[in-house]
Amino acid sequence: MTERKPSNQELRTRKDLLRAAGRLMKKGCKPTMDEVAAEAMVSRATAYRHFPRLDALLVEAPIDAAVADPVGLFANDPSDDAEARADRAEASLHEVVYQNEAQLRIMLANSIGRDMTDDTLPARQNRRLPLIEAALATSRHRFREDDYQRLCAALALIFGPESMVVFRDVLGFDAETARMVKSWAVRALVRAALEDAKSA
Amino acid sequence: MTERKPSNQELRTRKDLLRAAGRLMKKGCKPTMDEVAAEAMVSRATAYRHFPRLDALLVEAPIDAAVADPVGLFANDPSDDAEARADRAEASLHEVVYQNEAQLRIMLANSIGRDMTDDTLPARQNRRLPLIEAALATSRHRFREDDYQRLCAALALIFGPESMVVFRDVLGFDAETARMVKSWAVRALVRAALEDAKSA
DNA sequence: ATTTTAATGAGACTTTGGTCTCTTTACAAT
DNA sequence: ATTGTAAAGAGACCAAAGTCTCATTAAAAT
Repeated sequence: MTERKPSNQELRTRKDLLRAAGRLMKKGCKPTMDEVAAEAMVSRATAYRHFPRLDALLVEAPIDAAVADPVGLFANDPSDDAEARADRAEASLHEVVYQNEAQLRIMLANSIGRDMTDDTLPARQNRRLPLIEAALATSRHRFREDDYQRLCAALALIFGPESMVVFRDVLGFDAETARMVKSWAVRALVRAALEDAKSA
Repeated sequence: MTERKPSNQELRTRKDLLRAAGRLMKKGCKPTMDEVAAEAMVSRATAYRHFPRLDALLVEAPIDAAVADPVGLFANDPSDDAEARADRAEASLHEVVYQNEAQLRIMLANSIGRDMTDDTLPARQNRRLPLIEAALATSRHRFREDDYQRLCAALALIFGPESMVVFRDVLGFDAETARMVKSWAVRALVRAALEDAKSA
């Protein structure tokens, strides 16, 4: 237990660095540690003290567009139409992803390319599973537990920024076309999982 | 038309560089240009002459595991069970992807993170669509054209190395679990597309 | 108010990606 | 065999990532 409560000052500069990085990444190109430090009005050495690698900074940099809040999105929606809710969740994440394409690409590239034998880097944060689970919450009782887990995993392939990369770089689709395909796929998968439950 | 036939010498050193890069990447970590040049027994300057950026070299580096050949895989299989064929195609690509995980991660990171306003880098090559189309070839007549295109796009989300990244980095799944989820999802999507055709 | 401690600032230093120039070698045509 | 041309080699050079040390400032404790 070597836990130590970080001082206010530490938290403040840490936050400043993250916000600075986010601001610079919105402009579309990978910022330099010097640039981030300058933008945060902080010495370069200090930046490295808080984030030993530039990657760590970029991965944690906040998406300042309001990220879809799983709780908020379905707060006043007691519906149990799993298909519609999952689709709506995807639509909401879709917006965030395509609004922050440049920033997310940088994040993705840095987290994918990390040396796999190196566990000093922070794991990727996972915003999509809470969202998926919130969407399926009102109808979870209709799934077998295994089917539910499998469905969540399959939906995770569709929900994140990785699908944007496939659509844009591999297929050459624009955001709207991508959204249509995803909408269809999400509904098809939810329906299939429900079918599985019935026929079991 | 400033096309110029490259000399034998050029082709030889180019090939040597690519093979050297592939050899080094199999060891799992991104090689430096010096290392590649040394491995290819070539001067660093020469390496840069053939590949102006290290990225370009790594992206083009060959996956020496036999890449799933769409034609070969279904050469002696006249079956028109779209579900089974799509699943089998995915299984085959799954093997290649997980066998070459390290190398593919480097490739992916480099192609994702490229500056989008920069078109000097080679576009991503697309191995998955031919594979998907070969799988669906014998049953293509059962789909409406729009449904077919949509299905191919949806399957492309599941087939490539991007899904490996989601499974490993986001969900923490191993290769076998990933394969099971993908198998289910692929079959569910194909089935859904066929249903759409029937109810139209 | 003074002392102690932890965070910051400043800057030297190393490695790697990438560019550039100049020289040397290999190839091909005659 | 000689000569013109294009590729390869050698090395200087710059920018950015990352590490280190030491001085300076701000916060906290007494």
